[in-house]
Amino acid sequence: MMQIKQLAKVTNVNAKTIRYYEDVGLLPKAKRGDNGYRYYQQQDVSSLNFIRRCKELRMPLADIKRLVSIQSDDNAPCAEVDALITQQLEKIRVAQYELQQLEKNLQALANSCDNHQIKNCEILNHLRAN
Amino acid sequence: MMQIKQLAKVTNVNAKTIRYYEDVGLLPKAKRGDNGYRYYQQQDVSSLNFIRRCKELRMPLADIKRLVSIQSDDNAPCAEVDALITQQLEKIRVAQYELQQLEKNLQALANSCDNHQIKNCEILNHLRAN
DNA sequence: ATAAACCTTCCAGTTACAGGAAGGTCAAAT
DNA sequence: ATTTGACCTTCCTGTAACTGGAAGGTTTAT
Repeated sequence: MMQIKQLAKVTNVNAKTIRYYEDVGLLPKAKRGDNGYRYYQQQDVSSLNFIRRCKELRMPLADIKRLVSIQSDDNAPCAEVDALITQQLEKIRVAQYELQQLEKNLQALANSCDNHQIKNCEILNHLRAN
Repeated sequence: MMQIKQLAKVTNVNAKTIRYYEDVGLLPKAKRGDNGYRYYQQQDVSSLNFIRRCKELRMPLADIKRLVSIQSDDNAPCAEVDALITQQLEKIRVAQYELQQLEKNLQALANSCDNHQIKNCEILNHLRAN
């Protein structure tokens, strides 16, 4: 039995964030003491770790929510899990490609700067180009 | 002289977004007709194109605002422009590195799926791992 | 008795817009 | 002359995923 701050500490998730996850239904309603305080157990540590791991994969909360709920049905086919991961991978790859192009452009811009006055600034000139 | 929708069309920036840019001071207050309508000229097309180009480099609006205001002083040193671009480049590189790691992890996860039942799902197992 | 360190709920702010409501204006067709 | 459609205006709300703060209750220690 621990309070929210303790759970926050062991999971490395902010207490505010834990309450937020409860609000949006990503975590089940916490058990409350007579004083109204939330109390947690080992199970909640696992739940939060699961969420944290998904977050590290940059999954949107909506997707994590799906994963959480899918887990409650032992016999559900794992196809949707697979799909969510694959979609995430696809998103990441698209983002990677975009960043590559971006890096090229920025690199070129950065190199064009010769540190003179604004009126001759090549960076600004490039940005202004028609 | 054009109305907002026309400006939106030629710059490929949503009319809502143009009003928003004016609200936050990224664009100067537009001239108004007697009816209260905003009217724009060629200069505004250039301004919006400048902003659009910065956006393509994923610069935050705050940084773009700096670039816009720096341009009003012809004799300002171009060091800050240089700095903003360099910082942006640095951010992009960090993001790239993160995405690389992410892709590895997701790829490994995706490969671990063998499409059986949830209770044996390797993906979920990995995500649950302590 | 009181202070420190918790806890609670509720509200606002963040970023960069997009959507929609309610209402005014203008040009063209009827 | 009026009505229709396409504009325009402002204001409010919602998005994602929190974070910070206010106002107030509880517990523990001194």
